[in-house]
Amino acid sequence: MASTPTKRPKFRRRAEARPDEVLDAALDLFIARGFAATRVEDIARRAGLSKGAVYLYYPSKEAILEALVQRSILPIAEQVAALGRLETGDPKAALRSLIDLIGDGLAEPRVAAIPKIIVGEAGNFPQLVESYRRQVIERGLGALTALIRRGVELGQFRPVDPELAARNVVGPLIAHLLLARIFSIAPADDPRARRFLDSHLDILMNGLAAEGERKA
Amino acid sequence: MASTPTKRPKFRRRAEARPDEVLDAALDLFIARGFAATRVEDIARRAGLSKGAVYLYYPSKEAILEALVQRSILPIAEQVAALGRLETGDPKAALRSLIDLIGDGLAEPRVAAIPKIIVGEAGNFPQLVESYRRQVIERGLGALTALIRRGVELGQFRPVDPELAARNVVGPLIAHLLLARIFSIAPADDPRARRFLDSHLDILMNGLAAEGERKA
Amino acid sequence: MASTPTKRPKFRRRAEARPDEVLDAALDLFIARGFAATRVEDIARRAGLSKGAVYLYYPSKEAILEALVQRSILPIAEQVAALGRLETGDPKAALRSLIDLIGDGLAEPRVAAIPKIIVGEAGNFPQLVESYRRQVIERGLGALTALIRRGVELGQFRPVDPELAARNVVGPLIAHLLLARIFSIAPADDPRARRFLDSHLDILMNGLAAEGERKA
Amino acid sequence: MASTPTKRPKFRRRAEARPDEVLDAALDLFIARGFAATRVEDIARRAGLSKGAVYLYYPSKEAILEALVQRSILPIAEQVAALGRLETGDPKAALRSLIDLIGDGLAEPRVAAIPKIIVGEAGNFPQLVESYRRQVIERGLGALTALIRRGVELGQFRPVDPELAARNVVGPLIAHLLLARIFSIAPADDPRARRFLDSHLDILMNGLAAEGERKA
DNA sequence: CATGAATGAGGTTTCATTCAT
DNA sequence: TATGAATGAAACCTCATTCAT
Repeated sequence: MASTPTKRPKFRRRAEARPDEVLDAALDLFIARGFAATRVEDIARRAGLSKGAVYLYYPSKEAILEALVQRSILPIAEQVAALGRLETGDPKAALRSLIDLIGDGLAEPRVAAIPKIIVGEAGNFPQLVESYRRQVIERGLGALTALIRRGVELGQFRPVDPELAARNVVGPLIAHLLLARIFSIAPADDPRARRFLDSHLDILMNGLAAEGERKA
Repeated sequence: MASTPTKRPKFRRRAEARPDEVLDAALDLFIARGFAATRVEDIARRAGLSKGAVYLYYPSKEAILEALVQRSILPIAEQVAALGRLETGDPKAALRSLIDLIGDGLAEPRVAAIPKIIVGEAGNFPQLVESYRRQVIERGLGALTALIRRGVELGQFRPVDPELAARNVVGPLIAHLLLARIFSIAPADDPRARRFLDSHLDILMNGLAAEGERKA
Repeated sequence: MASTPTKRPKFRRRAEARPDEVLDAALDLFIARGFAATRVEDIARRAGLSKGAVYLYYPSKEAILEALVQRSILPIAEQVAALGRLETGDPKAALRSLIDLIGDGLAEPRVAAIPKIIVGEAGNFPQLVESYRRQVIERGLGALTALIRRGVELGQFRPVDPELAARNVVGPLIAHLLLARIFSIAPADDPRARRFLDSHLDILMNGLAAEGERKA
Repeated sequence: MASTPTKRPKFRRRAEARPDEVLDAALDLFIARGFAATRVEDIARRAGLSKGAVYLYYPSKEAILEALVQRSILPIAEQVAALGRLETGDPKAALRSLIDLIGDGLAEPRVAAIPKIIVGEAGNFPQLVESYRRQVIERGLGALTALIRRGVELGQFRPVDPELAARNVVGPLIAHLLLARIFSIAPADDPRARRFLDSHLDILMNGLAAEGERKA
């Protein structure tokens, strides 16, 4: 592509990456303007092809959204698998790594943006919400709940309700994700993002820890 | 319905409530389908008047959205004023009342829905975001931060960063608000909503409290 | 309309005739260019309204075609009823009036054009064909067959197969209808149209009539 | 299929039949869906080649239609020539053979479909209609008219108007052709198709025949 | 010769907004 | 005030045609 300095070829053949490029472009625009306010032609232009070409890869605008969500679910599923492995170790350490893990994931804009889009389009595409709920939310919260339950059973955590506590753990992270950018609470690469995670961990650990387990 | 002329008169002269009814209708639909996917005609029908009449009260669809956000800001401003008053009391008790207050506010669907809409339309209406940020987010977080700072200064809270801790306080509440309904995590009138607040308070208080201040 | 010499009003309210005007315009264009090659905008312009207004009356282009066919079926149903009444009289006279009747009907361009359109779109809209077949073709041929059968039974006609003979009766009329205009075989108001009917009747009567019944 | 290299070789060098295969495919689809609703890609697929390859043989979709009509005109021209030869014989026998001939021709779907297509596209391609009219309709009707005129002059037929009578002769055949399949009046391989021709001949001969010439 | 990815004009349909009544 | 028919600017999507390979 960049290797032909002569001129930009009108036709580019068999670019295997095309479908992904379309999704990337669509993601940027869906984030910026929402699904309904994004025109297919804009997606096309940003992906570097024509309006019609988009339809070679996806049969409709809605299909683009669906593919987008599916694509984002895959890496998360892997993270959830990783979560499973964490369960066997020390709950406290596991929780710490977990929050780091989520923090890193949510820092990835291409992954983090999806929930925001789903929140906006929930009413129009219920099946999207449902598949995200089943594959991400439920599995993620499930793993986290199990982890906390073990901590309670081992006496490392106070006798909290694991299900509800799990929401207290991820809540600030998700809220930060959804709102930080929008309300300019913190820019993406703010060093305070790191400090926010630390603060969260600090309060959480102290709030969960059983009497004798507390750090000074 | 039309047979009971008392309750809902067909001709209502100078119905002062009309603009508000339009906003109510718009709110319901914006939540359900998003701003772009909601037709002015639908708003009109739901508000019980004609398409044209909507334009007697609001010059454009966008103006309806703006009025909606403005209307939701007012009661929140009052809550924030109430927050100010709390600052003079015992920080711990104040924090407890505050979370109750927020919990109650967020349980009010007409108020709670606004942030969700703003999240969805942030890209298209930046001035909306900005005004919400200035009048709600900043003031709310500001008051909460001040409250925590006083708790730290008084030695009731551990030496946390008040600004960041404030986010830890509201984060789960906001996340719950934004996601619970969408992902069917909890139905609107779930008694667990109460227990969720309790759990949050419990962990928070233990996480924030200074050594000697902890409850058993 | 023509009574306001000042200027053509931009908005015309509640013109009850609008839907019919749309059908008239569509009919003209479907005849001239076929269904697929006719743009909704052309229909609108010819009907004297805007593209969007067409959709106030019909939900889709296909619905226009369906309405068109339905509208043309009504008067034909009445003619078929009239056919039923003819059955009680003298078969020969009845056949004569019948051919006149059909001839008149087919001379009405708005009615006669429908079969031509159906022939062209048969593959794309099978349900259209089916409803036309049931309501027009079957009933028409049925009445005609009954009439001929009676003629045979009364000894006025030779012992022909009534079903097949019915096709011999209407065949030339339909062929004339479908082809005459297209192939410029005869202009619409050609006096020869009358003579064509006469010739048809003449040959037919002689071909059907039993020995003794023939005219010189 | 691909495993038998004999029957349908994947690479067929200089396939002279290609253009004809394209026409065959196009004909099938034009009949089924009409010209406008048929995509070039569908024609290509049905003809067993790629979309681009179609354009190696025909410069445009319209050119395919034109070639189709031209191709169908050729054999008909020969039949018309045969008609000319019939003129010298006994008019009655000639008429009988003629109707058989036409009946056979019209039974050939690839030939019979053309008029149906022309009827549908008459408005969009007048030059197509014109060339068909000149080469098929006019010559065919001309020959038939001449044949009937001779019959009248020889006293075998009653003194009918030869031009109009010619239309009475072909009318039912054409009507049958255009409508039978569409309206399921008679399936393609119905044995009654033969009987329909017989009935037509029977009525026609009796209707045309002069007094003394009539069969019992 | 042959392919099929790519283009882009153009068609159907939607909907915010206007305005005669 | 209130109505809702009417407008017209897009938006989505299709498909005839081109052209690099």
